[in-house]
Amino acid sequence: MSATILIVEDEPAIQELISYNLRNTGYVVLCADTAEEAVAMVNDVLPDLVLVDWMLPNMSGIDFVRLLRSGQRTKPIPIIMLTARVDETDKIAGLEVGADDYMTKPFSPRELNARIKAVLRRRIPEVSDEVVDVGGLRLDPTTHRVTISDVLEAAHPREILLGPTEFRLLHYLMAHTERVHSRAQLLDRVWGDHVFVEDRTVDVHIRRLRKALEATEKDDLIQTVR
Amino acid sequence: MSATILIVEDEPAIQELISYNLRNTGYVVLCADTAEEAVAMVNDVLPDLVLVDWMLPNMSGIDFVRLLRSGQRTKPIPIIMLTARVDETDKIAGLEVGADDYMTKPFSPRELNARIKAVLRRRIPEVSDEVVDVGGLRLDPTTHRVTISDVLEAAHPREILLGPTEFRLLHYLMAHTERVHSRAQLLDRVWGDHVFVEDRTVDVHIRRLRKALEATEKDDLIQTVR
DNA sequence: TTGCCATGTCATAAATTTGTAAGATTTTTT
DNA sequence: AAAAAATCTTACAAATTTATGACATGGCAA
Repeated sequence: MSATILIVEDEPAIQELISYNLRNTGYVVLCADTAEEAVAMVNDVLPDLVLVDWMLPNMSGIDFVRLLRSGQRTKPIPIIMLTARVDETDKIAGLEVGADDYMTKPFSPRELNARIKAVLRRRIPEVSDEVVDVGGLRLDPTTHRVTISDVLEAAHPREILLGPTEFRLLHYLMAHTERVHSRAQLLDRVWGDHVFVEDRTVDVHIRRLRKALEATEKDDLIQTVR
Repeated sequence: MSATILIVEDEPAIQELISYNLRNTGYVVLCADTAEEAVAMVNDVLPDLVLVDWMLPNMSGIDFVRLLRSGQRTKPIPIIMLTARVDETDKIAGLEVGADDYMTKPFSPRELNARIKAVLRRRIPEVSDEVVDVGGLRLDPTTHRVTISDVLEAAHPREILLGPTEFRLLHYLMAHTERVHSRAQLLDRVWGDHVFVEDRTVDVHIRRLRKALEATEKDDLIQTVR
């Protein structure tokens, strides 16, 4: 749960203040005095959020933001800009290059926390909400429901209850039909990249999924390929 | 529920005319003379709807719309564009960048009101003042009351007492039934933007809401989806 | 100021989900 | 046909998530 936050700020006092505060809140904090240094750090470890001062020696904060936004890998990182200025045009420029939020100094730690939390919160959801329908089985991400969509059943769409993981698994499989997925692939795509679980765990979840679908006679939609 | 509407219009006469009218109708109105100013305001308070003039000094209305649409936070805000032109291509351009509706000057206050209402109803049902009725539970935003609307109970409509937050929460849920809302989503939509509260706080309020509804046996209308 | 109400937070209880191990079964190889 | 390899099942304890009650704080009115 502890997100990594990169602070790019040349004034040591402010840097210290912010980092102390964030560490206290439970974040992992990285600090850079210059944009150049920050670039190097980002190259190494991808932070979950970046706080950038507007005014920096050499490369300005805004250039740094532009750089982050142009990179495939760094594009989605949420950014909050910090500035002493209260100039309106700056504010706009900041948001225009792609900062997610903007704070003028001085600010309270409390407010900073609030904005960080809000920004992190909003960044996460990026799932498609489209209904998937395969062979009479329908999955709706919005209502989070799985039902039978056969004509005969249409009047009384039976609902199939699944646990969170089974739901994600089914969603993934339904979004990628007609192909074989290795256990490793499924772990990567459904469980997430850096998880440490046994391969065999996939079997069990597939089993649970099939079991849930048994009642609907749709369990043959999932097949094993050796 | 009195929605907040932001007017971005450089001609003082028109701005005045519109704002007078909307205030009269019961909306909370914010005004900006330029897109730049508007950006600053949006950054501060998230309006429920934005009226933008096409022709603005410096940043054009269309750029402003594009900016709003590109921001995670401002993306869902409904937008109505105002213009003196009647050019079809403009209309298309306006809708293309993401405006929800489009009005050519001069327009009658009556028509403006109608469109605003329509757009609000379509995009954010919970801010329109319409009575919501779900599964025998009725919520009236104007009288700020929640009652049972079952036939049997009709004679003695029992009233359910709720705190302000519970009321807003229930209103939101009733306006968006049949879908799952994450804690983060609820915080954004019910508590408002830029608030700093724990995710878990939502749990507590849901609990209070359910408790209040228990007496009416309608508490099963709110379900948990893991 | 005092008292009350609404709210947010925390600690703890309750409920659900998930990963694993171990044995049963099926498929493939030898 | 037997052995080997892979998959399926089931049971269960650990881990995670949600529900609940209690408490502290802050605003507001009496």
